Amino acid sequence: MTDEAQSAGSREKILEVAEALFARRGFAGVGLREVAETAGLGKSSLFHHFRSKVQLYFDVLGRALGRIEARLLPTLAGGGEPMARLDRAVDTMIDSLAEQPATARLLLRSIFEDDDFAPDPIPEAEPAERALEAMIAGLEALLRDGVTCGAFRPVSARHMVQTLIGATVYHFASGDFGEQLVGGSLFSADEVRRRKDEVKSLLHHGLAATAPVPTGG
Amino acid sequence: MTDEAQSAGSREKILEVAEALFARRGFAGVGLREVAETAGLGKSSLFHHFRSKVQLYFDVLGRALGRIEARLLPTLAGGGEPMARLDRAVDTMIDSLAEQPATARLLLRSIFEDDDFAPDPIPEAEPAERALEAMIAGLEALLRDGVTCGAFRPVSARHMVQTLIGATVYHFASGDFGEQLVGGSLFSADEVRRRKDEVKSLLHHGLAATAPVPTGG
DNA sequence: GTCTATACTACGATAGAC
DNA sequence: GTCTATCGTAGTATAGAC
Repeated sequence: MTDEAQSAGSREKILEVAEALFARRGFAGVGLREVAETAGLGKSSLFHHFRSKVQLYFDVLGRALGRIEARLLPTLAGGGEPMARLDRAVDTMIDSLAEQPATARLLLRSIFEDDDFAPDPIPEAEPAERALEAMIAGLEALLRDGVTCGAFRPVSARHMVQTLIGATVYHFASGDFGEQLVGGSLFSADEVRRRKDEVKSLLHHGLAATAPVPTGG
Repeated sequence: MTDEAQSAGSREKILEVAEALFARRGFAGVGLREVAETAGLGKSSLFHHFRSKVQLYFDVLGRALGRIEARLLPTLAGGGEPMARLDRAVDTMIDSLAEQPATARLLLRSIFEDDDFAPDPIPEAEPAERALEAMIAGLEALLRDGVTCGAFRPVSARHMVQTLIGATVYHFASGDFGEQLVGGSLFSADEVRRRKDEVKSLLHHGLAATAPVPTGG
């Protein structure tokens, strides 16, 4: 094994460990000492792989977002009726979040912590931001298309995106609270399937244009 | 003004300042020095009012949850058809979150950070936890009642609670990201009304038992 | 590429003067 | 009730040996 391969191995290990820790305790709550030692290195060795803590954080975040983007964009690009495409998008989002339990919390935290770094634009954050924007734009376009072609009710695409994020990312980020609420692991195969069904059936009934409904508010 | 009144004034000021800071940067991201100086005191003076940082945090959290609980529980206790009661509950939740912009983020962060303190049970957290549990139990009961009496589709009450939290708390906690997405302040009167309408109409169409819908998954 | 040693700063918390 | 001073620890980051 060459030095190069060793370096890549260390880098990957650090990213793995840091992702779990940043997800669990947030940017400010994690020390580089803990990251390094959990990865099996001394504290100073981190700076050989990452210029700073901020760089490490956004590399972790960009990697996680990239994993989801690589699955969601092709799904969104596929054809079919709007509701079928939305079903596939929900399945893909939930699969992506459920397969790696740290991801949802990392993502949701990043939404809160981004404007904490606010002072400067932070160039390190750009890959992560572009991945996020691409996914949001794709979802918004799907919803907008569904509305304009008459498949969906005339909802606000942007508000529906927020609702979708809440129904997927928040749910899998809710940790102990969520597990106490649903009464078991959020990440078991049964519960993941259950979540998909609940979200999709809410959308089928709540978003489809065919529904009559008496209304009352 | 007596010493006692001065003390109460300082205590309130500290709680206010700390709520804004904990909401913006989380427990680990806030230093007591910054809290104290923003409140107009020296760092050490905080410890006269709060035994520790943990105590301050949970006092802040319990106060915020208590504010919402005091409005939501009476709303939930009111009579009427399940869908009308749910409408009122959504209005109350959104009003409570929208009137004080720090609240939603503080609450959502607390869901993540609670299992960060995990090692010990933390007695300071109990008032906050009881308020949260009371609200969740009330919402869950309302949804369960609606299902059993046939007003709602046979959804999982627990999953629907998660979806409701995502649609309300997450939305108003989404900060810069959410504002970029909806294209303006989340807290303007227009946007708050818009959010209420979008959430309630999704529930009217998606939760009501009357809906037919062809289904497809 | 990893290590030890170190610089500098900030942290939470306490002691004791006023 | 607020202050200054201080303790002990841990934070990010750098320098330089190996």
